[in-house]
Amino acid sequence: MALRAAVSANHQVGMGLAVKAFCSSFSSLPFSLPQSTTENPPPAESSTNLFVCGLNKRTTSEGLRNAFAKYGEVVHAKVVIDHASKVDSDHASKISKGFGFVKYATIQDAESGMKGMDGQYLDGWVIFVEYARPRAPFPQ
DNA sequence: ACTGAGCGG
Repeated sequence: MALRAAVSANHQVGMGLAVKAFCSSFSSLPFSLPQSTTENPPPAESSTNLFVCGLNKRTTSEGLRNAFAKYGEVVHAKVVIDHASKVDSDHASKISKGFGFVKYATIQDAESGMKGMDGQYLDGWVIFVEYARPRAPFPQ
């Protein structure tokens, strides 16, 4: 019974694409998506709302807007803050969760800013920009 | 406290 089954469990470098969830490096997938069944490729509903993730914990909304205002007019930029951080006193009681949202004036600006800031560095951390989900209290 | 995934009010 000298059968070598499972020669190598996992000998991959794992340095390529770690597609676990969002915040993927580039949207360019080396694999062909079997989405040829129906001709309806909705990669991401183009919206003025942009979801930015990978931000630094010290990055603030102004930093986001300042970084995204170079690619278009940012109507509103907001970084999600965690309310769990509460220090006795002093400031720095609230830090960002690491992601935020950027609202552009038009779709073209949003797309430009997304493709412009996607994969770039911000405060020493690589940020990723995607279209935010249609999460509006008022459905248009 | 902070760890790093994830879509806010």
